[in-house]
Amino acid sequence: MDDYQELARRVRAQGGRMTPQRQIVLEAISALDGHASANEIYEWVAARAPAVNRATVYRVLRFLCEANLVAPFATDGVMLYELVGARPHHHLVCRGCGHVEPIPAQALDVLVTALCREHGFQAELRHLAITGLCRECRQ
Amino acid sequence: MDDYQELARRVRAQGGRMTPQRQIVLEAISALDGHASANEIYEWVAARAPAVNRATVYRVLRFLCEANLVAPFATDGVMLYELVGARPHHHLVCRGCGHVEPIPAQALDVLVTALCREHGFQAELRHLAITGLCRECRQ
DNA sequence: CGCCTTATTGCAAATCTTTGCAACAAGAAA
DNA sequence: TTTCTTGTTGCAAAGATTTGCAATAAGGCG
Repeated sequence: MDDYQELARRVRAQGGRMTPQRQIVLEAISALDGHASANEIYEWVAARAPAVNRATVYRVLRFLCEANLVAPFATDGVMLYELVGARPHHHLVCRGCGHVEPIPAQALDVLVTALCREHGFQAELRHLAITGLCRECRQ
Repeated sequence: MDDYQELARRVRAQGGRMTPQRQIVLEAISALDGHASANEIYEWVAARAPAVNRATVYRVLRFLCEANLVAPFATDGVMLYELVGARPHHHLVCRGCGHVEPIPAQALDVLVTALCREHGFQAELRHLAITGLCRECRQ
């Protein structure tokens, strides 16, 4: 987990306030390997701060997404929330073993340029989750 | 909307049965420009067949997705359901005007081969929704 | 440090979505 | 057409997510 002061600064930069609830949600995601579902996050939080309400966790997650401290990405119907790190990236989600492999954003640059050239479309790819089979699960 | 007999045949090919509920859900999606949210579909169905239960609409949608008659794709947190047409494709969703532009699946082949070559990952891209700005909205 | 503004929270109720189970009905076979 | 099997539905209840509102408290200011 990054420095608390730094996170608080980024929250305030968005006109928001840093609260214990927002802090513990960030801690939860960090503790849960950097990415987790809303429910996993709530369970983790509730285990050490039972007073925190479920609705608050959902609202905090939405706020953190809008503040760009956390990024949502959809895998197989379930929405996962991930800490926004230093560099942008996407995900390869294996349908066999469930493993989530991050790949650098520039791996998709070839696609972005192709879309721009052929459709005049300026793609804004953020945390794309691509499902498929990883090397191991392909046997 | 395709021919009812043809749809019924495809449903039975999956070991399923064609029911009035499944038929009207397919009609609803067709009437709603070929893609709609679960709630939009339920509203449309409820307006002409009030006896159809909400739970049934959700179950029918899931069945149709598994039967490959309908494909789900996520845009901006909302799940949309789309009739599966003749050829596979993806979507360019403009964040400016909201326009949804279908593009042929092979437009992403370059990406699929790159992922396979560089990560040994066999991507299964189905109805990807790529957000960004279309030619017009880029001014 | 204490006050003030207003963003944020907790609570409860509203919505959206899923699930268990008994009754129903699609479609194959007689 | 009638019967039979079993996939589907409706209902109700559980679970997931959002929202309105009054009370709380973060953080700027004096």
